[in-house]
Amino acid sequence: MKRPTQADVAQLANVSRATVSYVVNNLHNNQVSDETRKRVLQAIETLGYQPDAMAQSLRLGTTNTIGLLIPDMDNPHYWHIAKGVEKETQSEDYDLLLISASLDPHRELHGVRALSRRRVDGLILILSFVDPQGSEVRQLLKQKKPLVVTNARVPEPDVDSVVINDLDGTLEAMNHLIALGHRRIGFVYGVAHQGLGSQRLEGYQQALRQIGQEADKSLIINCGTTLQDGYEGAKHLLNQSPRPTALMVINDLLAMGALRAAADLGLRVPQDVSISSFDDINLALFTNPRLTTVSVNASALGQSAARMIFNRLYDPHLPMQSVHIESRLIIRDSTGQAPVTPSS
Amino acid sequence: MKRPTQADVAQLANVSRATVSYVVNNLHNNQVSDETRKRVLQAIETLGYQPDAMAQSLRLGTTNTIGLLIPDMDNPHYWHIAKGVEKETQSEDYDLLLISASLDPHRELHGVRALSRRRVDGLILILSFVDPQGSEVRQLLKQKKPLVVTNARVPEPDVDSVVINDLDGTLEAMNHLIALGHRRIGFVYGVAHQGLGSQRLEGYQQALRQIGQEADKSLIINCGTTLQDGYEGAKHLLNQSPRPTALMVINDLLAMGALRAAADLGLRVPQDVSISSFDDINLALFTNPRLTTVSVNASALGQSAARMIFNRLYDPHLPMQSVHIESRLIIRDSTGQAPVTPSS
DNA sequence: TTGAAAGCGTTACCAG
DNA sequence: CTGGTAACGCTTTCAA
Repeated sequence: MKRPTQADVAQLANVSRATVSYVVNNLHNNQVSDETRKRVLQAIETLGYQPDAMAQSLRLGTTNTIGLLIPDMDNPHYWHIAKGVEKETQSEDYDLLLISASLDPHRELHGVRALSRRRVDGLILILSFVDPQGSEVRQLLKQKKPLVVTNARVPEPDVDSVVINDLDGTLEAMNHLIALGHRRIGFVYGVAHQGLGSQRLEGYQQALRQIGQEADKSLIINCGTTLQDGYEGAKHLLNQSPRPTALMVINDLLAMGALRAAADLGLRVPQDVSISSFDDINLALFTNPRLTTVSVNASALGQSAARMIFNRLYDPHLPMQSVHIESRLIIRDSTGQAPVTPSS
Repeated sequence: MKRPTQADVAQLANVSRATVSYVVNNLHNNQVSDETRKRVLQAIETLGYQPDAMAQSLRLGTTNTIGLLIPDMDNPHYWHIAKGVEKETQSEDYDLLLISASLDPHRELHGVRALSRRRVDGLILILSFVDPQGSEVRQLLKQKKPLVVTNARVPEPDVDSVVINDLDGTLEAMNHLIALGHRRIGFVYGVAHQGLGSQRLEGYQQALRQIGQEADKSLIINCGTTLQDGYEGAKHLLNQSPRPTALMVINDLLAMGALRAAADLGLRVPQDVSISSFDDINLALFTNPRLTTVSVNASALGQSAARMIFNRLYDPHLPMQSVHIESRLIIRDSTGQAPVTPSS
């Protein structure tokens, strides 16, 4: 059974296709008599007619869709961002086309391309690999489509962006640990590729330098991005001797793995080892112990990004913007005084 | 700067629009000479031409998009399902249009409608409120679009569906608890609306009946679906006296809240109270203690659903199917012997 | 108050 | 091998 078109409705109601369009869209400049309107509505009802969004898009040049490219679907952090985006799109009655790069450079590029082919009305790119200065992204800009990028290495001058100020939060967290007496601090650096989250690493090293430490390579473990990776990375670090008394973990997800690793090694958190991380996903408040973490408010990030899209949609001449999302340390129960007798 | 169309390319390359189409789509029944092909490719390159997906969709009647309606974006369970769907769509080179019902009946209905207007090539509906027998869904069926529903109250006869066999898993979990000596078992029933997850509740009650217990209303707490709800629900139950010695929690997310609640009440899990739940989200393996849970493999669920969509897409005459996802108990560390001296 | 028709950017059929 | 052209289903201007 073919789906009914405007023409079918028109025929059944004995009017022209145009008239159907008028009643469907409640055109007020073009009044339709109550009588015909009723007939048309009736026909629509019996046929179960729904306007075809594709045809509308083609005609109007608009899709009512926002495209969102995220690096990975396995990390709650990105879910939170997506959630924020969705919240905003929902309230504007836009739909969400979600593409995950699956932490793969090829797929990421593919995603950018797919999104641009699809004529989404705006897109939000959370980039890990693709260069925002590269030709792919430039293409998009030329089309004058609202575009927001993030995770960009630098705030780009000629594209809207939302940048996370990781550095301050990281320094705050490190100073917190240092103030608690920690001197041997490990870093679980689980990222999809080198350079990502570099600000967090940078903050870690910078804080150490301030207390006269040179970054000790062996205290930085470079691992993957899954829970299991976090678990193993932390375990590796905690098995060193002398054992680090504190761990900075690149994100909460991995930190949950780290928590588990500590437990499995019979180490109490925070008595034996302190753990601090990033993101403040909502789970961080419910772990055992609750996580001390640098709060990034991913959902707000997503929402801001979406907000920027709509703002530009409604007023294309807006100057380029760069929204900064501040991070701040949330001290909970996973960090405490450094143990007085550092385990040899 | 307007985006270039086929016509622009044709003009620049001095060929007809048709020819451009031929080289773009690599038509082999209609050979293009190497010379012209090169010219066209060149033009495409300099113009940065990309076929317009909307126009293609209109023409081909196909969108290369699978629509997915999930109940909520705050629950990792649905992310896992989405992840499974995405995995499959990705390998088929389809995109994913994601709509969240936000646990709201209106939005859910709205979502179903949006998806159907959008001419997605197939859709997966995880329904909480909308009746799969209702007119909305029937409409969709008439259009002969591949459609998979789940969370349906009953396996529907004339629509593809994937149903989770919750009952067996629940009974398994309950029997596990009973075998450990638990007799006073609470149930944290955090659902968006009554009737949802009823199989889990049913299994709980059935198992109790088998040991001659009538369901004690006060042991069933009806709460919301957030972590916080799980936390509070569990706390409420654990504050009763006599205190339940075990808790069944409707899903892992809420169980993480419950774990936290137990910790905050100074109760050790599993020594003082056992906690068991459902879903087996990947975090369940990393909580402290690790969760005993009825594994549902949400990702597989999503993948199966997507698989069914594609199967039907490729062969529309396939008989209606209903894939059953089995559940089974995974025993970890959050359940143990009932305390010998039940706290009065 | 209603209708005819142009056009959005494609693809695919049929001629040349 | 290449080009003309008719759809696809809709909105919107212009006329009646």
